[in-house]
Amino acid sequence: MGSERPIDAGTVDAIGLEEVLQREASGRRLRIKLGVDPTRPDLTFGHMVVLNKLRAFQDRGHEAILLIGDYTATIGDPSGRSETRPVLTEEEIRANAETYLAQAFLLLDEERTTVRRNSEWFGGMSFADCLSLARRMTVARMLERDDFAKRYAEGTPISIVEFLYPLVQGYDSVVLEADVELGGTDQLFNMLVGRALQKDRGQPEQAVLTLPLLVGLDGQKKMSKSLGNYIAFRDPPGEMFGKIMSIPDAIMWDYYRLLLDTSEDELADLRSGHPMEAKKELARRLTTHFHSAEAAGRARGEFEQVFSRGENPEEMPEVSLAAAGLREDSPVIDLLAASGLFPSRKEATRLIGQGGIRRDGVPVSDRGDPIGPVGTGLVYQAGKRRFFRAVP
RNA sequence: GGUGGGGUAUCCAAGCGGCCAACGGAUGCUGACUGUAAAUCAGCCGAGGUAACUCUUCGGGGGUUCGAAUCCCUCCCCCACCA
Repeated sequence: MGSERPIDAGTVDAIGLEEVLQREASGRRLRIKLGVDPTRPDLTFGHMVVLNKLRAFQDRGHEAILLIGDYTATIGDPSGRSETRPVLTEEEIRANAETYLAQAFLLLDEERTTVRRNSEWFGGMSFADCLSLARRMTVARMLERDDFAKRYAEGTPISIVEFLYPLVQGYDSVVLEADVELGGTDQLFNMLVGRALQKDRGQPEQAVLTLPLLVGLDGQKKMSKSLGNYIAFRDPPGEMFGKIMSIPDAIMWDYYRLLLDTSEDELADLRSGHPMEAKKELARRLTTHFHSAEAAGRARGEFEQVFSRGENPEEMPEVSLAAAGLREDSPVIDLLAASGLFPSRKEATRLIGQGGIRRDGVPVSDRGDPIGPVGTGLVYQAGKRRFFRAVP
């Protein structure tokens, strides 16, 4: 699928692509670079946009190079504003890198993917090497970057290390002799630095392709792990399906386009129906992609059962009275606390006061009420989505 | 090196001796409406306690005071500007 489409389909910027296509025409197998920083254990739908494009290049017979920024992860990506970032240990980075790969191969052809880590070349680099690299860049040039310019103008701190980051990323391209680098639109500047460094070394310059940033669950900001508004490849089917259903209608068409390469014709068709149906279809397709058709079907069934019909889910955690040292006439608040679903007893008490706790579908009116006859299982519900079953 | 401005709850941001668990906003949560969408309305949003009330919190430590986030001392950290 998609191999008929032009290779720059869906890109925002496609710089230097012409020359690279000439290289392709001359029979060269292109080296396509995509870098990811293993700062968290999960790949998200945001990564899916660029991974899809990398896959498209693979399908054209080119070499996909997945660059794990295990060295860069210790520096910090400036593209995320001035956030203080946690310092990761080597073990964490290594572990993250491992899961990244497993997840990336859900979308890529593992056979035709080359995995590299930039600690290979930066690990042994001397300070002198670093300085000679830094010599290639000027402050003025660095300030051309939008977010740097903005932060400089408003007096927000910019670390020198952040200035180094684009150079580091650019140097990766030099080492890899990349023909093409892929990234989100926020990576444009960094990737252009790669071109500059390659030119400096007398290398053919890489083409730079940027892809739109996927908007996250909040419908406002880009999907990112640090903002917590993401859907992970590894989210279980039910959760993945549910998260997709919770995105604002307005952004679902972008999800179709960016994640599933859906044609405008088909989108028009989907738009003519009920938005909720279109979103369920989106959720079904994506869940199928990362899990299976069966899992997606079950997720959809459960979703409709719980949210459309207001029934109880098939599976929910159980809380044993005996294990918690409670009896059927113990105050319900103790059971809620024992469930571990609430941050504090106060929070659970508040929810009761707001009518947010239901026992067998009926709101609990007082925290002191008895738990009730447990029998084979008494279902408690908090809000719309938190359930547990009280058992003896 | 000099001058000035800062460090407050998840984030932003007021407060500048008692009325401060700390204005306001954002996020979040709950309820109503609904399509777990958006928009809107209402409430909640440190912890423990049925409650009265208590405990912990305003960069760290020490002090003044009946009483401090607010005053003093000291230490740590951040930022801008001028060199």
